[in-house]
Amino acid sequence: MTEEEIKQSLKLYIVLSRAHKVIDEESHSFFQANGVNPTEFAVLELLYHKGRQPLQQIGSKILLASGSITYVVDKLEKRGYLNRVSCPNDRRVTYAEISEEGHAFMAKIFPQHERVLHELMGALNDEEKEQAIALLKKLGRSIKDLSY
Amino acid sequence: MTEEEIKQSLKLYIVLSRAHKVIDEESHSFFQANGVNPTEFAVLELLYHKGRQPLQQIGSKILLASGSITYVVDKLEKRGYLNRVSCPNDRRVTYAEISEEGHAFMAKIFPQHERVLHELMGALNDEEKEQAIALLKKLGRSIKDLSY
DNA sequence: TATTGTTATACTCTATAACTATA
DNA sequence: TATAGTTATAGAGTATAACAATA
Repeated sequence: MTEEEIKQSLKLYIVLSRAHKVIDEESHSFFQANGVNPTEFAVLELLYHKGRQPLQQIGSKILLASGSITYVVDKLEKRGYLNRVSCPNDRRVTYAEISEEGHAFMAKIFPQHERVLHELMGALNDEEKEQAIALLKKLGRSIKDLSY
Repeated sequence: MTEEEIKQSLKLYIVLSRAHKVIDEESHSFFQANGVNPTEFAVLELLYHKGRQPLQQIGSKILLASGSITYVVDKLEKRGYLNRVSCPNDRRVTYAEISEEGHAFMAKIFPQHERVLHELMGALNDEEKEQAIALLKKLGRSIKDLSY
């Protein structure tokens, strides 16, 4: 392990962080312009694409404590984007289900979100994107394995 | 612009976010184990590598409002990692300067931080890292240009 | 007038712990 | 006993605005 190699890894960290940061800022302001924060968007996206979910499971997927889930779901429910639906089989369980209004909201903004991202990624051509995807996938996976 | 291409960009966004997230979590817990948060580390690193800085400039480099800089610098000063030094030429200005203790702290943990990152990046060989660096640099730069 | 830094204040997000109701 | 969700509370981190000192 040479000095040179360590510096290279640091460099990779820096460019990765910067790229992520600028993308994140852009999508953050896109979300903000649409009145949701990234956590709320993540919850809505989950419900939009995977159907209704027990609150508990939303928490484990988005990595939020149960009290925090109540808070986020409360906000989205007040805004009319989802409904709480009790589970008939297990009366302890409450589902969150996207409402018509929430569905319409996501049907409108999700494609926009995709398009924003696509534009942001415009500096890379198809082949470069494939390369980047392969490299980052490899990286992300190995780190996840390391940390468990 | 085909459906296919948009999905590819979304995919790139997802793998980039995931890779960043796992790296961030690892370095976050490294920082935490050393009693600082990422913002504090960023301030210390700036002072450690670039020398003393007017508080205002720290704010603009780390992207924090002036009130928030006071808060962060207060914490680091209380911990003995930096000192406030008034500027003799312009008495409105206060520099933050890393202390001996802060310097010793950074001299100890910065190389460790580099090594942690290097280990995390271990899934990629030198050539792959070069590719990833080139692609991410291109991406980050173009987005920054877009957003200004 | 403009700028630097501080103070006071408020807000958002998250976590924790105690609780209720079910299982 | 264990689990799902709620409530109450606290904390970290940030932003904003009003301010004092200085330019």
